[in-house]
Amino acid sequence: MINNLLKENITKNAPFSKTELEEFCKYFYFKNIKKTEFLLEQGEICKFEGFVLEGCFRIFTIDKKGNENTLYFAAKDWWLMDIDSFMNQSTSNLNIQALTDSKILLINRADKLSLYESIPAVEKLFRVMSQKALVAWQRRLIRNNSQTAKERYVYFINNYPNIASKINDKQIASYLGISHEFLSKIKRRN
Amino acid sequence: MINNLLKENITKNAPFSKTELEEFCKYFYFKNIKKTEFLLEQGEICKFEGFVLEGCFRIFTIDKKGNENTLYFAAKDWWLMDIDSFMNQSTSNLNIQALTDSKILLINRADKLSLYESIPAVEKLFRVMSQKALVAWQRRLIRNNSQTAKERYVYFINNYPNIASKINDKQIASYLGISHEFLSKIKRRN
DNA sequence: GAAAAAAGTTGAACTAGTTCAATTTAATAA
DNA sequence: TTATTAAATTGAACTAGTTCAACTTTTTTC
Repeated sequence: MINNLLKENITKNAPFSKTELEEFCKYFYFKNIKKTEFLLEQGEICKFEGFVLEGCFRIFTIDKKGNENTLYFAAKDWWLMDIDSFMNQSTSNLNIQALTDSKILLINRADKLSLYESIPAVEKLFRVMSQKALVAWQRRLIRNNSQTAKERYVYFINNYPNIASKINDKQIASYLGISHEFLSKIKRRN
Repeated sequence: MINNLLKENITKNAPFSKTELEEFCKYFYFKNIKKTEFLLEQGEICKFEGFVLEGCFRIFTIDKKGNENTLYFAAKDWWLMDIDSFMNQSTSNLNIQALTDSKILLINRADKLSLYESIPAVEKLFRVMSQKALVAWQRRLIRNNSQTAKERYVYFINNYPNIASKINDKQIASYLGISHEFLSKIKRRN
């Protein structure tokens, strides 16, 4: 089954009955995305949520000064969307771009919203996932403010080896919040 | 009624029936907290979630170098906890300290967890609140990485005037991720 | 209301990280 | 395979923000 990975991910986070799981999963549709292709671009409105089956995506913004700022990467078994644009139906400041040829399952906003109502376990699923994500953001803020660029780089490499191996240094630098030149210098002086 | 504020906050985020609301709210207990008192200290395990009725709290960590790092402030109508410690029942890295004499409603972890099961609207409430919080964290990361300290300071003052008025510059600096000396210099050169 | 403690200010020396520009290396496309 | 484009490296000059220390002002405590 193509969406076994999705089903495992779901049941890891919330208790779904077999029928609930089937009902929920049937709203997801498969999409192939080629390297460098965009799933969402700054200025659009996000009307989907995605679950990565294969490949890797980068979720980033480009600020007024033209600097790229990476919010996060989404590899296999990760969820992705612009939650700000999705919730408020405001124009997105984010770009979601495939860094490698990728396979993804998508669910439309309207479907997701109605599933919150029809399947209570869906509420629990996203409540739990959102709270886990909050923990991650909180930890990241602490790291950003208390560690040097070098320490953050080492942390990233050690904790996300499967992502780190798929992306280039410019992208890592934009995630760490430093220039790619400085990242190059950091790596030098080991 | 003492917890009108809580009830308004809840119904703003999720549809509760009158009886659900009463049932949920009766698990909250009131607590007075004096200025400088701690609701949680680094090393403890967080077993509660709180809702601020009056006053102001600071949620911060002290890193190895001894620097204070403020995650957020919680004033009237805000929720507060260490979600990391609460979820994982791990020892907390955070301190939650009252910055002024405060009044707060607390709910115990065990009660909250069982209410997720007994009242489905509670799932929705915290799903929605968590997602809104995620949006806020995402926006803050972008600001932190794309704006100067001065810009972040101005943003904070303009967007959280009721908090800014209750706290001192050392605390603002630790929220902005800069030294208090530098904040002082920023304010000077207007 | 005086004494003590904490917060805020200022300057000088410093450092982590940036910017720009030139060069090399690697990846992509025709 | 070669030509082209993008990524990575390096150095030099720079800047945003830190650190430390001394001093002033405000707040707290007894």
